[in-house]
Amino acid sequence: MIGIWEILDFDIITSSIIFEVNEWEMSDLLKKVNDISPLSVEALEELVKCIQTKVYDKGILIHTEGRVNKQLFFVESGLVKHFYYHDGNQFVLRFFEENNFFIATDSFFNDLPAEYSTLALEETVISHLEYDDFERLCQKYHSFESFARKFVSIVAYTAISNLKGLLYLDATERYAKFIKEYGHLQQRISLGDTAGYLGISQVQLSRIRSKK
Amino acid sequence: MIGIWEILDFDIITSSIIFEVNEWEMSDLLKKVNDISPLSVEALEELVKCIQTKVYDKGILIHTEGRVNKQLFFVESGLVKHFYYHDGNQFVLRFFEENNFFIATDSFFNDLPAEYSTLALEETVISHLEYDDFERLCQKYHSFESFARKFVSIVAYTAISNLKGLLYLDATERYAKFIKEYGHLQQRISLGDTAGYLGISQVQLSRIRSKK
DNA sequence: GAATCCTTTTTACAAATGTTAAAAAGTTAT
DNA sequence: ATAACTTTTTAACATTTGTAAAAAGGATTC
Repeated sequence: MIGIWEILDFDIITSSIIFEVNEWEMSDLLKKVNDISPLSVEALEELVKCIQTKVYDKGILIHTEGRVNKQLFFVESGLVKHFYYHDGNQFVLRFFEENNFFIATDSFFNDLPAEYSTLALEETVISHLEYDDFERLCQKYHSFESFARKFVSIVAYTAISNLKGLLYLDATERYAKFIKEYGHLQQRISLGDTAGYLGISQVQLSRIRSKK
Repeated sequence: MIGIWEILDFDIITSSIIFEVNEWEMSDLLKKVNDISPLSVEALEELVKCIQTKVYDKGILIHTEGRVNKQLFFVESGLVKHFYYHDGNQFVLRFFEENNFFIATDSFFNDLPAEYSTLALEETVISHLEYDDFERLCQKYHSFESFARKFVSIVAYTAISNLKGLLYLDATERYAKFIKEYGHLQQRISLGDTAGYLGISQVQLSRIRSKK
């Protein structure tokens, strides 16, 4: 994974390392983009130049609730969660493991302060593309605009799919759904975070687990 | 509203009337499109030619769960709900009143059978654009592709915003949020549908209402 | 106006979930 | 290995919500 990157610089603020992709080899990010919607060679080459990569230690915030963040993120390796607080309780919107894109939805689309934070649950390597580059690529390359629309469609589709589960499933059913969808991550996600994702208390989740 | 449309044909299957927009006057739909992202004159003119409009009586399904529907709908007047059944209970995903777009998300984006139905809660006038036209307009006109991406962004943003509410709010808080967001529709939405939207029983909603 | 149908409220009881606190189990650091 | 710390489980009790059934209220039809 790290092999195709070359260390370039240190970002002191987040204590993380910045890499630059080698242009002669296709990264996981580019493969994923191509998978969603194939890019022209020109678009691909220009995209590569815009991508920056950092390493985030476990427990480090990638972006923060209340602040505008207009970056398209891609998890190269590791695991992150979208979360926020309400009445002192932490709620988890989603997890993103390696090979997934994520954004601060409100910020990326509407220039609004992010409604949730994103935190690295493990040491996590994340590439990102600035919105201005994203927008420029959209306008310059038809194939990239196509990718953009499909990417956003996936975001919308996933959100609505999750919405349905929350509406009609009880906690036990939601847990079963969680195991089905995130089963491969079960060992990497704490009980507290799982409860936060399910929208129930840690105690209730413990009860559900022991019932089986 | 009806003044700018001209009766053209009868669609026997849905017992509804088909109209065609007059090209010399801008409909609410076009105003809304322009509001989301301004179109070029050419795109606007071609879009107009693709739009068809129907009247749905109260209680009529606009599209049905389990069937693929690849149309972009716009509510000219009236009110509809997205809903589906789970264990015999009806759940409501969202309401759309006049001047709003809606789609069967799974179908429109992924060619999958719709995961919910849409029903007219009142006599409702709906315009629609076929996906193939939508796609063609995207590829032909940059301004339309821009609109498409922004439209999808709004869908994604709204879905995630709703998701948050369902995760952390209890029924009483959700009802307060409902009143805030859909207050102007309160008289037009039944208690049963409101309960279905909040994900609680009709009885519980009645209790919450009487508590005040 | 009576009858009918549909919606909303109320009642009583059962089940699910939250809260708080303590105990148990597992991790990490020294 | 021990101590300190974190995560998970268990217990007891309060609150919320669901279910089923009946009552009340509104609207529509004849």
